Amino acid sequence: MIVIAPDPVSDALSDLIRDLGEGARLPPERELAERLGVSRTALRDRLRLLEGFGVLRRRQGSGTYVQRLAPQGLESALDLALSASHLSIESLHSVRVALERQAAREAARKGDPVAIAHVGKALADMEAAATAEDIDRADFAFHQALLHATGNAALTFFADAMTGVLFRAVRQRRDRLKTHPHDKEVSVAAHRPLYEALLAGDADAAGRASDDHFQVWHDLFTRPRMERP
Amino acid sequence: MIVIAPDPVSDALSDLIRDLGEGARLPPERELAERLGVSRTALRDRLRLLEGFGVLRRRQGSGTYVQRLAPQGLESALDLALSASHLSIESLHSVRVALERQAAREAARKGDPVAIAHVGKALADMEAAATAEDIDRADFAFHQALLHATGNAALTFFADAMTGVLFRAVRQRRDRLKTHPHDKEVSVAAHRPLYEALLAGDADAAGRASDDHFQVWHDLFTRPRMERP
DNA sequence: TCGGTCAAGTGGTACGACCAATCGGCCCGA
DNA sequence: TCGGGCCGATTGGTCGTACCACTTGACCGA
Repeated sequence: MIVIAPDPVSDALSDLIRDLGEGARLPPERELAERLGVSRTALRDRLRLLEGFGVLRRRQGSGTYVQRLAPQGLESALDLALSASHLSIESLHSVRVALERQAAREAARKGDPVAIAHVGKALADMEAAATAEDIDRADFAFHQALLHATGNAALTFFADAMTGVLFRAVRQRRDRLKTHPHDKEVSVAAHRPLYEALLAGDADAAGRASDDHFQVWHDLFTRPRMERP
Repeated sequence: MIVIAPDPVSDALSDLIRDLGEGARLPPERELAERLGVSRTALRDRLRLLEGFGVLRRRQGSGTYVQRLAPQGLESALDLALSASHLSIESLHSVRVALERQAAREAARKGDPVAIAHVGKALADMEAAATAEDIDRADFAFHQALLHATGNAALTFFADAMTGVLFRAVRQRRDRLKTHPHDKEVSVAAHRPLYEALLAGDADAAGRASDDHFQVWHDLFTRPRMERP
């Protein structure tokens, strides 16, 4: 079971984390370092990695705890890669489209009424929005609710990591272009078919609605110089 | 531009990496630590994070270099999360299905003849395979080639990170069940339509072929107790 | 010209000390 | 008896120094 690094200390830590399970507290660094026969410096080095990945959480004065995989680390890495031009917004967006379609399909198939109601709530908020910022917020909540309606941890993890990055990047690009494709009517019309497909439990329709919904953004990427009349 | 951590040192490092660009070498740790007004210990702590994410590469005796975002770190984290039961194979597989479909669509739309030829080469290798291991290898190569045929860095990054994890997990489960759904004819038949769709440049057909292709795996997950006659 | 050798430079580890946040128990007062 | 505040032990965070392991390139000699 080789994990994290081809390194005895990392391997031992991985096993320990597996055995302890979520929420558990690790032994103090000083003790653990001695047990693994390594200095505290080297141990902390490995712990830092695991913390970065979102597997561990360290709290000064309290201890080190095992937590669910958190997307913050990945989000930061993507953010950096994006601004260093290793990744393009377009390619990230493409991944998001793929994940959202899958989420729409799974949410429709699962058909959890409570979770779908949260999606509906976000849509209602969008209709009632007064400012562009309100629309953005409701948009964000809509997709968040959709993801959680799948009950799929991996899907949620990846999508969460990308959502923040893309929202920032898109807003930035939108501002630069001084364009505002976010009319309320357009947004609501883009999201409603997806919600209705969820209600109907129609996975295929949900997938199509998700793809259609992204056409709005697509224009923003492929025709960045487009201006409004 | 807040990146990696709400921390002055990390922020400074992020800016530095952005400015230097891919392939560049960072100043020595001792010098950089002094410049940032922090101890080498604290600096190394941040560097370790960035290395884990695959943004940096450190080589003892040589230096620290900026590299393209590498998926190894994410792969390790997923591996750990999987074996710690935070993520299920099923949910990871679902993400992979979504990404592969998107990759198939983009590869078909792009229609790069050279890259598609590599896909065909993998298919030919699969037909010529003599052992189950050969089939696995060709299978792996097929999907690798498909991903690179998209020219989409983000898609490749995510898919790469998951492919290794899933291959290991699936092989493990397959061994445990003592089942071998990987008959050569079945594998080839599953992959050929996708290749043909790429040749035809038909994105929709490629997407459908990708989805169909995963039906084989689907049985492995949903009916794990299935036995062969 | 080729080859090895060696020294400087760089990341990796170790140790010891101290700082900062947390947590829990003890003590005091109401 | 109960409540609250104080204080000290615990634990993660940082620092400085020394040394080790590896790489690189220049130098020297055959």
